[in-house]
Amino acid sequence: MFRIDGMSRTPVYEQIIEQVEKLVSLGIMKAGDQLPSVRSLSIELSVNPNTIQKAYSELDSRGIANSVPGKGCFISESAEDAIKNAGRKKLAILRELVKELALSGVTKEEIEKAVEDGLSIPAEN
Amino acid sequence: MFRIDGMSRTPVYEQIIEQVEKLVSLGIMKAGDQLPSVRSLSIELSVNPNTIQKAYSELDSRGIANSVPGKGCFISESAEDAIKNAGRKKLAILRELVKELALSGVTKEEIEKAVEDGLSIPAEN
DNA sequence: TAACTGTACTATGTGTGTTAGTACAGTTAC
DNA sequence: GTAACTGTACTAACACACATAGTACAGTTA
Repeated sequence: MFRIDGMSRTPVYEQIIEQVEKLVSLGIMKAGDQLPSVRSLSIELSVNPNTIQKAYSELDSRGIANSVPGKGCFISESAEDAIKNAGRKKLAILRELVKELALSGVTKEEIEKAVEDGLSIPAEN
Repeated sequence: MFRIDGMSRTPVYEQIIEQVEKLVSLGIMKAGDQLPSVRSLSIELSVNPNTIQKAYSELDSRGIANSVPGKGCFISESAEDAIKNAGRKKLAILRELVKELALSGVTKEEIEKAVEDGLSIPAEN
């Protein structure tokens, strides 16, 4: 269900967060669905339980999942909204990136082409 | 000439690199222009000389500047091309970001609006 | 020669990410 | 009630990157 890239500079706990968000965005996981337990996922990914816990507690504070002691960690009702709102905040990053590329000499056409590609090609990972 | 944001999570040496690139992109600095010496800039920015050296050696390896022992650090002839080519490689990042935003539920219109803003509004910093 | 330039090196401190191990409390099924 | 699960909390240790501190050496220039 999850896959970790040990060579990536992205922290393991963030990779897990991103993958949970992606699963929710794709509709593969929905509100109420239970995530793997801290211990089982740590074994499956050959990662320390603390790292999984960090990911889950972060998902909790972002309103994407709810951790219930004794029961498990579940996708929250507000998950989709939380992810969408987080996405809106990233629009500022997008704006800055476009500005930076334009400044560096990349043409408007090249930029618009990349955006078009991103909008049309469905995510594969 | 340079300004460092100590609160930023971006490493100081990277902030310097970015600002040199921006100065070149804006045409404020051109091939052959000399950058401040490692020592003088370290004093001006209240930063360790090693940090400046790291920035300069990185600019060197990126083909944006040439460090000449005993003389100084100068903007290279290939600076503009190097920056533009680096920008082109970032188009892939742009594509992935757009893909991620679209997946998270941000509408096509919101994305295109942000891109338009980035293309129209000139950089201010 | 003096004063500048970049470069190289070791040592140290700090923050973050991760691992390791232990312990405690709530939930569920037998 | 007990066993086996769940999340949570804590300390200790390690690795790595960023940055500082200080020293030293070699090339350039006036």
